[in-house]
Amino acid sequence: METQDLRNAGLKVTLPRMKILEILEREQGRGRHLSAEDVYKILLDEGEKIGLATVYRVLTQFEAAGLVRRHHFEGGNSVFELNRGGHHDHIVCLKCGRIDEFTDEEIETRQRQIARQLNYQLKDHSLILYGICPACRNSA
Amino acid sequence: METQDLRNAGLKVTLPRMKILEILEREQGRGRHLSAEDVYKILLDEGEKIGLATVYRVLTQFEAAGLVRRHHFEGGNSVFELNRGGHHDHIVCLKCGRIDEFTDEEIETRQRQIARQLNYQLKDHSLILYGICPACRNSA
DNA sequence: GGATCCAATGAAAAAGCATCTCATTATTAT
DNA sequence: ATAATAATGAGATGCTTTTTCATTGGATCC
Repeated sequence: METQDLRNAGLKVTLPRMKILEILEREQGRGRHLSAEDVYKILLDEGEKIGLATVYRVLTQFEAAGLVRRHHFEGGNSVFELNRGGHHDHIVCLKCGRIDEFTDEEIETRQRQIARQLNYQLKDHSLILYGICPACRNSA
Repeated sequence: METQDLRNAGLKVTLPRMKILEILEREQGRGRHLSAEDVYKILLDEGEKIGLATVYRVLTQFEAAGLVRRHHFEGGNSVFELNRGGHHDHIVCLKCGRIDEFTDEEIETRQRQIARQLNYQLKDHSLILYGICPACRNSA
């Protein structure tokens, strides 16, 4: 029932927004994090005539509305993932781009301690591990 | 003795490269992490006629040679810092852009454990904390 | 020191990502 | 349905970074 999500965010329910939500949900299955360009290409493949500007606009609005989170992984463009509430960090495969998620309470706790020690008021953080995923290790 | 650093990297010792190294060293004092644009402006201020393209080129070469590390902090451009060997992570002030450094062995250890659990071969990581620095907290 | 060779540079063009403009279209409330 | 207003599409624009190519300048050999 994602139309309600849109209404709650104060956004009109339009075809582009529905489609984009749909795609994010569908591709979310496996650690697929999509760039605006990725979403745009999928839309084209599906025969939707939705402009790239709209994709960027919609994703930015979704981010502002908290429906989506934006990440800046090494090198590439911004990628987006549906915000399903739970916080998590990412581990990215340098070969194939696969992304897995994890959380670690010990690290979270240490981060808070470090911020306190440095007298910062902690607002957010970004932790990304880079490596070679199981599949790529085996096919090397 | 930075001319040797350049030679070791297989780079000719030229005025632009010397100047840029000099600036990075000088500004490194306080957690100043410079963008290519920043370096370029400082060069202009000092009357050097060095093109922006050269600054980008040189910084990229320095990165490849391991003299410099590139970071992508939230929102802004790439920033560079001299690689003085020791690994460290960053905490960035969301108000003034100040950057402090820290290391935490406990976090490093956990990262390795997490990668192992997920069966990734860990290659690198990026940990950035975002918050409000002491000075900005007081002047709020 | 001077000539030669090749890398390095500057300036401008190009590429890439993301945003903005504005006329047109579609959605929502009436 | 109609009116009011937000959303869209297409292209232009902005900004950071990279590339091109002719020129300049460092390094090496004599």
